[in-house]
Amino acid sequence: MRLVIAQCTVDYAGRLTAHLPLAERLLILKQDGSVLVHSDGGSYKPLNWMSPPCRMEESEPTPTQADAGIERIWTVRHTKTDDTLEVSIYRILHDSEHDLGVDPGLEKDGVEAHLQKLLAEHIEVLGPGYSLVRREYMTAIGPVDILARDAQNASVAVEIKRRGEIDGVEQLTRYLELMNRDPLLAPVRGVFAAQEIKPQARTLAEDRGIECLVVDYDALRGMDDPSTRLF
Amino acid sequence: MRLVIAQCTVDYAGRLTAHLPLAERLLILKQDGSVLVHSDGGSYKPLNWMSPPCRMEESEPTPTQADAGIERIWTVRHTKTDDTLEVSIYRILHDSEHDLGVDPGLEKDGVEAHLQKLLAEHIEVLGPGYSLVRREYMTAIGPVDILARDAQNASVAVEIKRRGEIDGVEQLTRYLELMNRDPLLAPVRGVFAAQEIKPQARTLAEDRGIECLVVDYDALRGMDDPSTRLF
DNA sequence: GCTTACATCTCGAAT
DNA sequence: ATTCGAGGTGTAAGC
Repeated sequence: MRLVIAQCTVDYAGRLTAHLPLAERLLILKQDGSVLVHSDGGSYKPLNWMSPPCRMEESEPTPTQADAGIERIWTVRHTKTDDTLEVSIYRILHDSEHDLGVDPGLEKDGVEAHLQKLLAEHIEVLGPGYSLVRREYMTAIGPVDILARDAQNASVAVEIKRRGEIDGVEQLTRYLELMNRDPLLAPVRGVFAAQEIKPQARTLAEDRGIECLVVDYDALRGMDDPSTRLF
Repeated sequence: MRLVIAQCTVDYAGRLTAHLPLAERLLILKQDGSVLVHSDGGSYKPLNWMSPPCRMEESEPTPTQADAGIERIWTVRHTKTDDTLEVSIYRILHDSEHDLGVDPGLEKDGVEAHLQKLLAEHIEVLGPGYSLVRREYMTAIGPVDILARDAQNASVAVEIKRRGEIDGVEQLTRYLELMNRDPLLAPVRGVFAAQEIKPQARTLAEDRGIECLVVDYDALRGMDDPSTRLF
């Protein structure tokens, strides 16, 4: 990894064209050829970048460019598409090389899959007398997160999101429409479950007769079998 | 901006929990308090990070941590949520500070807004005899990208995407449903326009009687008034 | 300030 | 390889 702090302009041409005016920025050149252009603010997204697979070529400026104060040109070309990133360097303020080795990678926990598993294990939070039919119930247009039956033995399709937004309601609506054509299942009610449900999504869901359920991840986790807990 | 190359482990706790095992990584500390943890590969997304607004505190390790080889601890806390990023530093290989100043920001061209403008200016690509009613035609649930009339003076609602996917078809469907209740507009046909239309989106659109139109950004740009062109 | 929709989205899993 | 859904999405525009 090479770290360069430089006064530069940047031009990108590919899926769109973009330009960065002259300023001091951090340029990161990774082992795989990728380049990141960062400013001293914003979030984790670089101002501009080139994703691998790509290759960087360093070249001397033309006389015209040199007259404009450009010291050198970096041309980064994507290997498969013809995306190009051109960095015109006016002044280098820092330049260092570091050998980091391969990273062992990130270990995650707590995303939608876990929420689905927890809700399936504690299907009673949907209401008294509910029973689980199965998780990832397959339909022609994709798997429904959870299929259950209520106390009256009627089918209930549950769509689970971390954040409940409008597209989740649309998804559940498509499933319900399809499942309600199946005489073995119909009538199927819908439950839209999420840790947080946006007002627009709630309105759309209730307008379509879909029940909204806000689930508490920590509370569900607390209902785990005591034998699996630490204390 | 502070750049640190260090042997470290990282733990994040917030909307999910995540852990990075011991390895050498680049740590970027920006002026606004945000922290980025990068490996020497992958794309522009850091392995782990903390977005602003947040604050970093450097502290000494506990005796137990010191025995494990930890030199110091960085605790980064989000100001609004209780998200926490903890970096345990075992060895610092590089540490430098740089004053970059505020970045003037990125100038873009070629995104959806531009595509919409171009299509509105060349509404004839929809078919002979088409005329533009207006861009961003407002409805109760949001603006339709383009409202036009065909050769028979019937209303046509156009939804434009750079990449046409299923949620774009859903969006247009909601607009059409609403607009077709308006006797001044009905009947309204739908056109789903994009530089690229995914097969699933095309299937869904055509199933709902929505016409799919693949638009060529460069060709539209080439149809510009000759006076604005270079040659 | 909050909500909505776009993004050079990125990333991973399933097909 | 392609497609599809999720994201600690980020980000800018609209209200």
